[in-house]
Amino acid sequence: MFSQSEENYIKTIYHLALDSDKGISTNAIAKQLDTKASSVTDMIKKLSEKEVVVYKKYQGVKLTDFGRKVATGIIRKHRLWEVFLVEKLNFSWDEVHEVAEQLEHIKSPKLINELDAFLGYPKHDPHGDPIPDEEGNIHQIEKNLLSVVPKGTVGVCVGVNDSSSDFLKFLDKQGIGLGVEITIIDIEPFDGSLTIEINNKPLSISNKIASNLYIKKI
Amino acid sequence: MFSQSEENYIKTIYHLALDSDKGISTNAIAKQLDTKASSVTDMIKKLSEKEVVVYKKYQGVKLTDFGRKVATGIIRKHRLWEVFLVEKLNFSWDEVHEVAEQLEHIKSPKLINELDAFLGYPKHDPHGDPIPDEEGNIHQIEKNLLSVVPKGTVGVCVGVNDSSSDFLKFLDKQGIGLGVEITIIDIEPFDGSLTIEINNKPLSISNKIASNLYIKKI
DNA sequence: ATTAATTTTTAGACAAGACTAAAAATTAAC
DNA sequence: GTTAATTTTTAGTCTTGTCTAAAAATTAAT
Repeated sequence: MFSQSEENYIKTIYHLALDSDKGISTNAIAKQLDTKASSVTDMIKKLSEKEVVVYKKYQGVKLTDFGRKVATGIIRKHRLWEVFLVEKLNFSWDEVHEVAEQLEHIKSPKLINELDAFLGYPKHDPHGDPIPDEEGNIHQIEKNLLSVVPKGTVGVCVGVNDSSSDFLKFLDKQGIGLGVEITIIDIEPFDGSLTIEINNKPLSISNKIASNLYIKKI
Repeated sequence: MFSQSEENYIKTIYHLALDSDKGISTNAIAKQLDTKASSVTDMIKKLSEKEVVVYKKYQGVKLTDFGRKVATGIIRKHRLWEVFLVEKLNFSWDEVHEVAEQLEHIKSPKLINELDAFLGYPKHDPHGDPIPDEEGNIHQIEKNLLSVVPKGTVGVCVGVNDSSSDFLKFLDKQGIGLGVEITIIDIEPFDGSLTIEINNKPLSISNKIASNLYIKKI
């Protein structure tokens, strides 16, 4: 069994490892968890002894297969709870994260599997992120950042890269949400900003916005 | 804000105070929480500083109004989660306690109030215990232990005094559950055991069983 | 290829919450 | 009303997880 603190480290290492197959640096973990590098070193040593990570001094850290399994278990719980909060308890997608951060640490296999069934075995959380199955398998759908597809592309919004409340509220305000159809009308070479069409209305968005929105081409 | 440990102490003191208006002894708390008296003394000092309890050395401890409010808040959460587990996630009434012990510490007013609404504002948990409202008010219904009512009494089961898994499984086996009608056929003077009628069938139960079952007379 | 900057680790400290063992206070017993 | 038994508190230690400050290792710069 892992403490909440250990679980938070494991989850963070997992997320950081998604975009790099090098070892994850102490500083990167510290920054993400808003803690000090020395604390990270301490925890890494413990996780290493528990065979959750492989650790060589000054070389960063990598999850073991076991560690990855633990991480996907936590993420599965987090995302299922997010679905529950949105679908059943009227939370909006910018409100779920904090609460799910707490709920993800509840220990009960029966609870989470029953919750999964109760929710109808959802495949994605409210931000479009895939929900791992019991074995830790994750079915990634094909998706592209709005900022990398060419002019004329038509797609549906299937996810966000940034789940911050500010960004999600902005999307709400503009009528952008999962499942909404988006057409790229024009791309401005000067600053990379886009003109897109949503709900038959044109909308101008910055490159930063576009690089945090995933679409699936149709 | 209170830590999980603090919350467990507060809840325990509240429960112990229900059957005695004297101060709650250090030892009683230690026994209930399966910890050592010295640990209790330490925690009591802290809770005293936080004005959750009133504490005088060697005189036991009492909750303040504020402390009672905190306690009912925790109990409200515990019982609402129990309802959720039984009604929505197919838990049986002997399986809910452990998980609810974890869930009761989740901090989110919105979560608990939405859960309340989602469950249809239940008044009682799966063991028949009343669910405090947001202000901490508890509506106690009139109920009597099966062991104290006279021969010939007819009532419906409305609660249990012991929520242990063993006891609840026994009740399941005998077809006894909340809402079931019970008639007292006979009381044996020798050992206080009872013959009762349930679902039109006679059943003999010990005094110990009877003193853990609440009925409401009809 | 040394020096400088950065990153990482060590060493030592601290707070929370628990424990053991012993001292102090209270209650019970005769 | 002393003595004995019990309860409660104190004093000191331990673990977990954190921190600061300083040392060590690595990486970058000229």
